[in-house]
Amino acid sequence: MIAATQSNHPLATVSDPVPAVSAMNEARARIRLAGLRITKPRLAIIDALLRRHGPSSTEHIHQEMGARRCDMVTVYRCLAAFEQLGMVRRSYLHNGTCLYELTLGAAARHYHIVCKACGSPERVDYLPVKGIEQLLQDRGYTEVSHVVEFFGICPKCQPATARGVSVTVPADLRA
Amino acid sequence: MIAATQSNHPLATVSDPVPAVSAMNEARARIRLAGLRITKPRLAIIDALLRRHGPSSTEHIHQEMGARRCDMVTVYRCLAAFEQLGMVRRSYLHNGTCLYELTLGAAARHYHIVCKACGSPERVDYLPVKGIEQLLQDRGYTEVSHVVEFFGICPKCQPATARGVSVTVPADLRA
DNA sequence: CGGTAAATTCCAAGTCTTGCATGATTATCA
DNA sequence: TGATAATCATGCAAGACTTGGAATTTACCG
Repeated sequence: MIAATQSNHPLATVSDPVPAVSAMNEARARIRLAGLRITKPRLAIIDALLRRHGPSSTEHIHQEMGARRCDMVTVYRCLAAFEQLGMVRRSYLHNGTCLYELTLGAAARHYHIVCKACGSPERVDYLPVKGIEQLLQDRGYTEVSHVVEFFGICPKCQPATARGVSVTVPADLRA
Repeated sequence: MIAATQSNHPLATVSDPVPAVSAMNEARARIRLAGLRITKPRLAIIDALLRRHGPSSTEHIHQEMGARRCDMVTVYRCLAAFEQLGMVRRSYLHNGTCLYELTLGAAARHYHIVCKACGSPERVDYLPVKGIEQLLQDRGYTEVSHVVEFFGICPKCQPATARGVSVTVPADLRA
């Protein structure tokens, strides 16, 4: 699929949930447990995600890999694999682009509101979806999952968009 | 954006909300009211959506336009415009592809559960999201909207996927 | 250390998005 | 009502992102 047109969006760095070392060990364990192999690109991708502490674009991950950089195709495939393992969760941007976020530790499910102007995500703690999933299982569905995304114009971007000014993003925040 | 890789998914035809004629008139009025122009491609797209009575893929819409067919680019642009007017709502499939659905008349907001195997959507009536949107507005966000999608394996597809059989879709249901 | 199978890479195709020039629609005016 | 001008919409071409396949490389097990 062509997942979405990509504009690069700056990302807000959010709070730190788990010490990086144990998180990395947990990641290795989960990969191994699933019968997958621990490879340099995979470790580098997890490392990049850990350093960001929040949703990252594929591009950002790729750049963040530095010397251990691998093919873009590998990034996509690894993230897809991680997602199936439940190690990574996707957020969808308003334009269809995706961001990826590690879900290690006992991190509770949370959602994001993404600014339609600058693309920065912010956490939304909110949970009343579990009941619906149960209801759907009662309907006969299995492997039930869901996607919830909120979109809006964040306070910072409001004067700008109101004046019709295009919001430009500092280059160092991109990807 | 590259919205998503596209696999074509069959679509369930759902119930009929509004008489087609008045719906078409309402659509024309809303386009005109927004200061946009009424063109042949736009009318053909709305017509295709009306005939489907449910979420449609861009491909399906394009094929359904028949003699009045226009460029695919136009379909994308028109749907994007309609979405901004609130005349059309997007559903996201599990693979990132989108389906578009008309929201005319007094049609209440509803959601979908999409089968990860065969792609057919089914309605989910469910509403407790309004409170969150209010909360986000109190946080300073404007133009708040949201996306909610549920995914799972529908009852019909379960024996098939359990046996590892790939689910093939009749050609006449495609696009 | 060698063998097996998975993972990565490169190449290619497919889909969606954006820029620019052309064509169509709407409003204005006679 | 009919013609003209302004502006929006469309079509085409180019560009970007994502996915699939085949061959090579790498990780893991004995």
